[in-house]
Amino acid sequence: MKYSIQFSDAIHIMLYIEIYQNTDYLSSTKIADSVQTNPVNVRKIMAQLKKSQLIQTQTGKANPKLTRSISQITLLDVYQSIEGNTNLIQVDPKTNVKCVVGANIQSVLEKQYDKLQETVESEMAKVTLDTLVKDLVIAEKQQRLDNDDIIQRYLK
Amino acid sequence: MKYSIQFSDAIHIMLYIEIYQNTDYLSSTKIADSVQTNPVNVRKIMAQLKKSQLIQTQTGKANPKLTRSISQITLLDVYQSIEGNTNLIQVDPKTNVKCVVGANIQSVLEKQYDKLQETVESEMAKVTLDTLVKDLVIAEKQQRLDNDDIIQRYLK
DNA sequence: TTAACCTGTATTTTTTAAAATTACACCATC
DNA sequence: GATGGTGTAATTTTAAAAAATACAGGTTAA
Repeated sequence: MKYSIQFSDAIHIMLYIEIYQNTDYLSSTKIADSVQTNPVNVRKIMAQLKKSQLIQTQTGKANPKLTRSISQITLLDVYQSIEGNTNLIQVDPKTNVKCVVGANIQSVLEKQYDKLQETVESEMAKVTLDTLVKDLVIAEKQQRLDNDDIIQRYLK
Repeated sequence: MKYSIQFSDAIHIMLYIEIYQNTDYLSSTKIADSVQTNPVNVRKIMAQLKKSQLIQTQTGKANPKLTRSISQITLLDVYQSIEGNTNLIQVDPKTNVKCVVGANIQSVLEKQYDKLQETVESEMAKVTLDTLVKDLVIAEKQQRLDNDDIIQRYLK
């Protein structure tokens, strides 16, 4: 089985929309080029972000917008938009109910995984996207690429 | 997301070895029947648990043993045995370095995911396998199957 | 001492969820 | 009305996990 990196891609898209606001680099094709995926996948992730009211879009117009400021959006908002209430750790759903272990392990583990999920989600709730943007421009500055305008915009 | 069923199966196997100790139900075939997987997979997981010194095994003998008591083994021990230091949440490794976002998002997210991993691992370290065994026999008791001996052994 | 049963591990095949592709109705802008 | 875009359904491709196959060699008991 392949594992999903949609969560990471969704964060990528959110930051991209913030940083490239008011430019003509906001089509799903341009975004897909940054994420290195295909435009349909970008639109699918954005459809999900829209449903969760994290972004606004308009059919036919390449101009998505965040619905609130990056200081008001957390990693948890994005996680729940993409993953719903799916836990990071999953039980094995097909254990043998004829065995005392197989019959009960699922509920036992589910309970533990729910608890672990709570702790990780409460940490996610503490991280806002403006922190990520700031970290991103600091990383960019250290590499000295040609984005002084963006660096200056967020580095204060 | 990393759908790690192996982690759940590894915990299953650990609890199984504890509960069925001193019986002749400890071959990889019997364990596989409880987990509902194949014996080779069980032996592969057990090879990993052995490498981490969580269990002892002997070639040719169907008699695996835990190396320490279940009160001395945590979920983190099992997690690290199976997953090493792989984070639960993964970055997208193929973002476009020609874009300011694509170039820096990986390191920015990696840092956040490392932090989330730390919090979830510190929670895992608090959960010992004896808690799981106890939860398991409580669940079994509520369902009233035919395992009074096992229930009595751990329910005190 | 040999037959039955087991482990450990390498290799190959199958499975399956994710991602990519294809397709297309319809919107926006020039 | 041509060009370029969104939204979404349907199909195909993909790659990682799991299963299956194979086999060398350990263990036990008749």
